[in-house]
Amino acid sequence: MAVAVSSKSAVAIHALTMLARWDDKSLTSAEIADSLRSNPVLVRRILGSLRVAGLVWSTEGRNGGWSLARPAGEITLYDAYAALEEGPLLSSHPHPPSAECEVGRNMQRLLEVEFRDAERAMAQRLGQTTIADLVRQVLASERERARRAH
Amino acid sequence: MAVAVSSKSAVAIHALTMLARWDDKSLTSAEIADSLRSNPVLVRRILGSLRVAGLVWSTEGRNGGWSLARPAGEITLYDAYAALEEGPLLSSHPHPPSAECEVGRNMQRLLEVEFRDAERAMAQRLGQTTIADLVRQVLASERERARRAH
DNA sequence: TCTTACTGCAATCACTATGGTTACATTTAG
DNA sequence: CTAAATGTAACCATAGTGATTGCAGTAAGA
Repeated sequence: MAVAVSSKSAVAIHALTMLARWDDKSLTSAEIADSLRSNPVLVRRILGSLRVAGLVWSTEGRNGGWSLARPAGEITLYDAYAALEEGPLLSSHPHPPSAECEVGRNMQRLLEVEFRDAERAMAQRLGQTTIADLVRQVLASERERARRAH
Repeated sequence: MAVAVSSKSAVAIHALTMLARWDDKSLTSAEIADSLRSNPVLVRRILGSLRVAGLVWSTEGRNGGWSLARPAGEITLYDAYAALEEGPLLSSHPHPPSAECEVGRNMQRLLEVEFRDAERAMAQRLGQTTIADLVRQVLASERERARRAH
């Protein structure tokens, strides 16, 4: 399986990190798609959701593009995740189980609590890292890379 | 979307809870499927994975069926989850990003760390609840139910 | 020994989400 | 007016999921 949740969040975080890295200018969906080795439409779809969530804004027309709507230090990975992945991560039963069964008629409710708490733990961890943290790490890696290349 | 990860874990936890609730006898895949409103083959597939993980065992032939391989208090929800959902829950990029881009060539590695930690937080929460806990909650609900029905 | 009731497993099907792509309308700078 | 960008809708191939059928193997019990 391993299909897990889509890679949308990864794409979004990648894009946000690019916007933060070069926050003196706006980036086009083509430029971001280029770094992702994907295509501009997909990027626009995902950035569109981020815009709805208030994380980025865009300008149309020539010289248009995308920019962060808040400081990178105030955007966490959870913000990106929450803007894209709506449903519960761990899914419960496909159908409601049988109400005839002593276990069946209680299980769904119990699982919802357990799964909700588990997702909350994950969300909390994602909320601890900001886009600014990632930019710092990228820049540090690049400095190290430059040093090694001397 | 909300497709999230499959409901396999939910089915497995449901089945394990049934096996623990009636641990004086073995249950057939048909009985479990009945409670799930699903079908026996699906149950056997999932319980088969749990057997590989050492959580349950089965006997073939007439009067065959399934039983827990360890005490219910020593099986956590994480055990069930880990036996079924192999890949990472949060997936990274579909393709590797461009190595030409300063952000692209670092992002994948950074995201793996973040996502791994986030999943670890979730796993840790799932590991705090055992099947025995769920059975206790089911029995408590049933007692309450009986009281209200008087 | 023969029947019955199980597991084990392969194969198939309908459905859905994803990621990728084309196409085109709209907007804006120059 | 043209070029360069966003905003969308539509479509496609692929893959995973859950459901189902079919059948071989196994073991208990008449």
